[in-house]
Amino acid sequence: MNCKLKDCTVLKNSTNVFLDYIDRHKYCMDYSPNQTIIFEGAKIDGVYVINDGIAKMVVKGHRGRPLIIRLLKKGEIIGHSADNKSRQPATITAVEPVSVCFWEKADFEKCIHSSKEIRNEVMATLKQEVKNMSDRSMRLVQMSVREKVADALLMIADAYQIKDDGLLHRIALSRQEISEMIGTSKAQTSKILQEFKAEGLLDIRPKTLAFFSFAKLRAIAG
Amino acid sequence: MNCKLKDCTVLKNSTNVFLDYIDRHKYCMDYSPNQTIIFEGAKIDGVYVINDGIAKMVVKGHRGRPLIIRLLKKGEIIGHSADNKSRQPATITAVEPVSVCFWEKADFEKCIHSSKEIRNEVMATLKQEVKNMSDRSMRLVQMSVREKVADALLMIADAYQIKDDGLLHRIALSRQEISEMIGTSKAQTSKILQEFKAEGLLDIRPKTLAFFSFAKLRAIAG
DNA sequence: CGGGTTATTGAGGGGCGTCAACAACCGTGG
DNA sequence: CCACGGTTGTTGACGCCCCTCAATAACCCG
Repeated sequence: MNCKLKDCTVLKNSTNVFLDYIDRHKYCMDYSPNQTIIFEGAKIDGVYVINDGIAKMVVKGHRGRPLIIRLLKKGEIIGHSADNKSRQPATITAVEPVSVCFWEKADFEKCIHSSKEIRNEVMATLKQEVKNMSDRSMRLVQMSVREKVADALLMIADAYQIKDDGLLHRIALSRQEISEMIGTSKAQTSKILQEFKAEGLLDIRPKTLAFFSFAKLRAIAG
Repeated sequence: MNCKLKDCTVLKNSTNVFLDYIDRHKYCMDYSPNQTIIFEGAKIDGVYVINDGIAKMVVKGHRGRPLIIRLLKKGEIIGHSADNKSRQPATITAVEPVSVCFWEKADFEKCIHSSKEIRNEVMATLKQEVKNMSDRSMRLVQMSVREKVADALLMIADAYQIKDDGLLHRIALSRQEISEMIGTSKAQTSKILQEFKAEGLLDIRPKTLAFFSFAKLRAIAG
């Protein structure tokens, strides 16, 4: 597997010296849909960067129900943690076939400590992710299910890099999983998706999705 | 106003040298209920620590509706930010009479940079807060309104340091504000509070609150 | 005591959770 | 190529939860 290091979000501003060092110490791995890359509660052994594909970040939510808090796409970093004591806060599972780059903890920390540039980049990324996540979940608290489905669809479009040009895309993400992004049932999600289809916002069939108007979806999501 | 520095969460592990330094550079201020301490979007001018009282942290949520994301009690730090560019992410307003300690940005940063101890403490506090907030808001996504009211009550009990011993406490927090903690209407909140009262979980009247069983409330909140 | 704010309560209706039956789709093996 | 069971998606029925509105009641302040 050929990792495109420069595509990794955290490394896009790094100098070649560090890219070279990192390059020599990485491992690459592939995961099929439904395979789990990281288990919630596991010891943190290193850092993963998604090289290609889509993964979901799942936590145990209210009364143990699964809750998908993010979709991860190419370039996103996972498995990091500023302190050494904590454990993986979420399960990461492939949705579409995923290839990742992996660095052992020791190597990654060597980079962190040797380059202020990388350290700042990583910290900024962390903070941005946390802010995005809490902004989103805050907003969800006040939204109707219909609004939340629209919101989830925009997240999906972003993760899959789908434009609102009506082009059909294959996605393995199920109704059940969309429901787990917004805390509702798959039946409810299905009904609302059909509404959106009837309103001409999108085309959706099993494993296939196309968008016609992000503007209207955004208006619904608020 | 006499600030009890050692009560501040972020400083509880600091050495006396820094406590002294900080002590000489602080200002103290008082706020009445409904007075705003920090405005969302304002420039970050320094750091505040709640010395006494209760404040609410409010953001503009979905379609501009107010959303109370946290209650702040004695010892909590606000107004900080790791980078200098960002602005206040939330409005802080007193609910009960509040007294705060304030340090100008320059002084606070001097401390941050001179003491690894304080820096780590501040970073750890930040991370913990962020984790608590996102955990909570994640859980809210999957909860019914009844469950969310129970959850909010437990937060209120924590902020006001109320035990479930049936003792009455005066609280200025309104039904409207409780509703804004969980994204519902004040009418709905009122009805559910009356349910809880009928079930013997608590006693609630305008501006007065007592708890009888956290265990049962926690069972409802999940 | 009076006027403004806050809390309670009811009625009505729509959103949405739940269940269940059915349909469509999948990969596998005959 | 078809058969077939398992998974996933769709749809309807039903009922409860909860949103909204509005009227009334309780409370607070000066």
